Amino acid sequence: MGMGRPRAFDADAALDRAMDVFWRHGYEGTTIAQLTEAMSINPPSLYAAFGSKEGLLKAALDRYTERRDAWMEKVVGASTAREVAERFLMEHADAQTDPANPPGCLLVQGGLACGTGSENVPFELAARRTRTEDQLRERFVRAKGERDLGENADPAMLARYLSAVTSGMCVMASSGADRNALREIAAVSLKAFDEQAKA
Amino acid sequence: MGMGRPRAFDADAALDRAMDVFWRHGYEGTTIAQLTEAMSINPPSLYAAFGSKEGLLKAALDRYTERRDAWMEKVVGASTAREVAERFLMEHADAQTDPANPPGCLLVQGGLACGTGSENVPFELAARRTRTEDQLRERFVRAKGERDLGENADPAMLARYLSAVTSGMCVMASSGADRNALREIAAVSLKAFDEQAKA
DNA sequence: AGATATCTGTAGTGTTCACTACAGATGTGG
DNA sequence: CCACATCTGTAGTGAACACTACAGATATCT
Repeated sequence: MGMGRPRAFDADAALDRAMDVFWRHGYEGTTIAQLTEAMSINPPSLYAAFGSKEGLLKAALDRYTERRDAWMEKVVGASTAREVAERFLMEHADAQTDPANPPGCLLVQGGLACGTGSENVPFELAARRTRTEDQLRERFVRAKGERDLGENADPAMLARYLSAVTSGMCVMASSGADRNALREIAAVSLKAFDEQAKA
Repeated sequence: MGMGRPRAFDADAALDRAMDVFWRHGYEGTTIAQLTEAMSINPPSLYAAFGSKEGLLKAALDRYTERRDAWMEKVVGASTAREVAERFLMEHADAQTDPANPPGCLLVQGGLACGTGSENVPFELAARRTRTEDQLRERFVRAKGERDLGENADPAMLARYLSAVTSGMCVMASSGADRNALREIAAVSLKAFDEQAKA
């Protein structure tokens, strides 16, 4: 028995195109027509490969998360908690204003509030944002064990603070804030981190 | 000549209902059917009074902005820049987790990215967020003139930082962060503000 | 080469969307 | 009480939506 006609498009390249559309217009603002055009495929190919619009989003998020994990490994690989925070904040400022991507972050632009029937989308995005916060917290727990953070420093709070600031930077970036503006925010936040870290 | 049949519903009360729906589901996630049901009116009444879905959003935002302005007057009415920052951060933490409202802030939940044809919506929301930032900046400019802020303190940067943090808090609130979590973020941010303020 | 399994492109499907035509209701001004 | 202006409720409108039936194309496996 045969194995069928092979797929004529590169699924990963297509996912990158889809990611860009979701990022730019949000989940609900994106139409299948826009996706199929950006991916250069027809609807049946999209549905055969990804199941549904939401399935496509999840596949795109998986790809996004893969890259983000690789990036986070580099970030938490820094030798001190301070340097982790610095890299996290500064590289976020740069990534969110990288002209190669839409402004902001897919995990925020994708949609904080959705309509009936898509309630799962904001939840899915939130879960992936939480993942980043968890990775930071774990790194700070380790730092505390290494006496790299003060006795009274709270790893969970530090991680949550950094997560909040970068989410806020997303909002600013989506309304046109430039790289320098975000870097200034990052710099101020880093000082706050230092204060808390030595507590 | 007569003046016509009077409107049978209270427009302001209806706007409050509409505001809640937009806040909970975002602009694109909200349907006219949901709005008319929440407002307890039929589509023709909605369109006669507000012109379009986008017109209704703007009317709801005007009402939202009115309240926000009153609140901001109270905030910038504090006697010191530090107290302005403290009120701004702490009351944001409380407002965004007030069970009387949907979580977060309408100006963020409403939609950061929208589909083709609704590009104006994120723009409108961003303009109203910027307004808050402007009000803070003006207050800090005054504070600097009063030597309430250090020689090297940058009012625009301080306002932008506070604005970014509260936007980040919105994102956290929308994914279920509780009041204490937001207050902790606010407290850390306030220390950063203090550092910058005395510069 | 033939049978089979899967993909691709065309051309739709039913549903839901924002929005409205129309007729009857209800007020005001004369 | 009558003419008129505006609102209200019913019942739709065309357009856009996510999604798919189907037929032909193209690969693999025997």
